[in-house]
Amino acid sequence: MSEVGSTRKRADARRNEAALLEAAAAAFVASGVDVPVRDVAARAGVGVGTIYRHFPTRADLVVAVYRHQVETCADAGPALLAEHDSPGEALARWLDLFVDFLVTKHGLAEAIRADDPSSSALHTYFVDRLVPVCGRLLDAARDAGEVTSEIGAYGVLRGVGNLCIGAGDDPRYDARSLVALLVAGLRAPA
Amino acid sequence: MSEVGSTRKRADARRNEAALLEAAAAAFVASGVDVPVRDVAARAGVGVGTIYRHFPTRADLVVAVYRHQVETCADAGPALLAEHDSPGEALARWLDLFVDFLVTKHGLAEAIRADDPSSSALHTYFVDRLVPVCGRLLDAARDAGEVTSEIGAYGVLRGVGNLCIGAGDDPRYDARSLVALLVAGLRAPA
DNA sequence: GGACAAAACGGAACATTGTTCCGTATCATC
DNA sequence: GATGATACGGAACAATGTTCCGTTTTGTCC
Repeated sequence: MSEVGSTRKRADARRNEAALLEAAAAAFVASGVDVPVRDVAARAGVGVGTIYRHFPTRADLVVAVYRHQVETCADAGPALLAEHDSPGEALARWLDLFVDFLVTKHGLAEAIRADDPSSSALHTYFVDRLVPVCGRLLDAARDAGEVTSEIGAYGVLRGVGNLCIGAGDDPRYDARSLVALLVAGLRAPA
Repeated sequence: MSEVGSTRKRADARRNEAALLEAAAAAFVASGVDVPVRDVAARAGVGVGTIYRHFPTRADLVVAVYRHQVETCADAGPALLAEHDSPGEALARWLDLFVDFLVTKHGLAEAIRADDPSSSALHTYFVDRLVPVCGRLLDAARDAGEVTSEIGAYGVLRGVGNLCIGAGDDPRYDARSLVALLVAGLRAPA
């Protein structure tokens, strides 16, 4: 039965998983990442049990929906470093990408916070995938003398992520401006 | 019956309100600001209904518990401005006070976010009380040429507040360092 | 094509938490 | 001490993440 590689799931299971990912993506756009699980299930035309069989936790569903975009963001790091003479500039651009990603996903910045135990899978995924990338950019900028702060990649990423919380809910709050200030602080002479 | 001013509540009501404030303060220290209302009620030896009669919403209880410290912080603004030659320095010190306040109150930074409709009373109180203070410091720093960014007081306050989210839960994350970078960015030359 | 076991499904049910409701107890006044 | 107003306690409700289990679907083997 031509089960290629690890593809030996039942047909309905594969179908439902795809439907769920699509429904979740749509629901996240329409109602934010914190849309109730029941709503996603209804949208996909499945029961909640089916969601939990495919994604053990709400956070795992979120990871699955955004995995591709996170990978794209991660891959952009080395590319930016290569195409910019100034590593500090590359870092700034990369953080802009990260911010763009977060502020356009209603509620995602809130969800990746470390302190919420229910979304630890989400937090872990973001950290594991992006901290190394940020670290390489930060190190390069430091080697070039463009950053003197001792702060680590985790701190920078988490700080930028935190600044994106609530962006889009409040016209008085512009996360991009604040991240720009933070980056200015990073690049400022000691 | 010598009802002085607005003091015409029943004796047990006054007693319970005081007990609740004390219990809530203790519970917030022990379990964070997001401790369940039931736990606070149990600690105070009252039913949940009693909490809701005194504080219409969870957020109102939090406001009541921290009102005094918020006032102290607000009052420190003009004082710092008076005792420092550099308004930029006064602003930096005042933001340090704000950060110290937030990071020592487990979960408070999360709770004052704007996007959570359930805590809008909390958000509103912080904003109403502190944004004007921050605005005066920021304006003074701008007049002295120490800040060139166009950012508003609300943005600064909210940004700093956001940076404090999750501080204390994670030894890898140091909110103070990030706020220092943000302030450095504010004070950096255009 | 039909029988059978494994896999997957649906949704009721459970736990947690903020909030509301109302019958009961307490207090202040006469 | 009676009485009406005030306040209380906690059961009950709504929302939401998660678990459980009886039922259905699928793939395989004869």
